[in-house]
Amino acid sequence: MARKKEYIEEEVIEKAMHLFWRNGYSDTSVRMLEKEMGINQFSIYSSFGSKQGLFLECLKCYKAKASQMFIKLKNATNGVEAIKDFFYDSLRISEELGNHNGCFVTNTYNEFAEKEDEIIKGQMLAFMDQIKALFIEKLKMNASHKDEETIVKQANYLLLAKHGLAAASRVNTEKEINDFIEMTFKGL
Amino acid sequence: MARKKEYIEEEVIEKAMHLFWRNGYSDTSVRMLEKEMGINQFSIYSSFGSKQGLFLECLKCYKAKASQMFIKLKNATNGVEAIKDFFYDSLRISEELGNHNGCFVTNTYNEFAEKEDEIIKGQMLAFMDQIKALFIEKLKMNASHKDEETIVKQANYLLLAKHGLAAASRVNTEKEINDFIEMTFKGL
DNA sequence: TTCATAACTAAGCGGTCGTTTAGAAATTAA
DNA sequence: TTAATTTCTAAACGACCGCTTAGTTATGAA
Repeated sequence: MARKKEYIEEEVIEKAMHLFWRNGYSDTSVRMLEKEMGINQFSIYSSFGSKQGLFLECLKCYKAKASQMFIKLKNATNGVEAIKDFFYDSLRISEELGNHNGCFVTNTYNEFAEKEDEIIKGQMLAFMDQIKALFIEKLKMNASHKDEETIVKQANYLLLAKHGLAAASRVNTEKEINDFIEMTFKGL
Repeated sequence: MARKKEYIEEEVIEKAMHLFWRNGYSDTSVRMLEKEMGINQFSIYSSFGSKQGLFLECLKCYKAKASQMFIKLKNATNGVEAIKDFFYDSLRISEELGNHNGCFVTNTYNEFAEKEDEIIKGQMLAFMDQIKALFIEKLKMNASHKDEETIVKQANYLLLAKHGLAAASRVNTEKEINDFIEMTFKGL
């Protein structure tokens, strides 16, 4: 009854994600996206509504890519060690996606911190809360002697350390990154 | 022989710095700067040459504001404890400047990580190297038993932790921030 | 084969970007 | 007071921004 789309949405979203990941939101124009995605501006707007709408789909895509990592952490039974593995996994996912610009979520979190886009900021906070909750869950495993306050403290510490790790992965050497992770978990 | 400037450069640079600090480089337009600084676009360009030129002056200004912090760390004799004080001082300087958007240098570092502006990127790396060298100097003080490699490891760890701290100071509570610093220095 | 439907191309919308220019206003040595 | 010099205001430059529209092309049920 009507013409077919000449592109697969999942595919072009992934291409857009890489461009956003590399340049950030503000410094990625719809013209750049058009070229990278290989489709016309009209198609972008008819499929995703707006630049922000496309970006939200990219965040969803990233979340899906990262979900295996989350599931692995969720199912792990070895507490703190599982969180450390999660740190290493988060580095690996960037490499696998052929991207060397840190963590997409952390970058987005930083870029939007002072902007007025409450939708994207909400997504970021939800993402962070999710990770923090998982950290708390794992920390409780090998910590029968620790009180709740200590555990929350440690979870926060790990969350912020992961922020430092995300920044590090953009510039530092593999050795420096690994050393940082080892140092982070030494005291736990 | 000629007309006088109706503004003091140091004053308008400080105003510009606050705006850049709040919004980042890309999301701060020359029109916004014009309003914030209280001078015309022509004056901005005749005093600073370009938006980038003005931004570099803002970085200089920030550096000057932070120099007291650096001098204090440089002159301290209590090693690791001095670095911890430096962490707390770095939070205080943001508060004193009435700014609640983390560390200007860290934000700039993040924003320019994947851009092609080698001048500003160079400034950032120099800044980071300077801090790292100071950390190494202080770590050596109470560490006659530590080898060089361990010290460099610890300095890197602290540099990246400071990155996490900068992100934290944009969102987290004062208690969470203090807890993070204490956790960071626990293992040293 | 017809024809309603949806996706395509490409031009263009008003607005903002960083930067420049033309000309009026102020300064001060001569 | 004149005249050279510099800063001021305000308008405008071409380029790009996110987004829309007009018109063509492909699809497939009737």
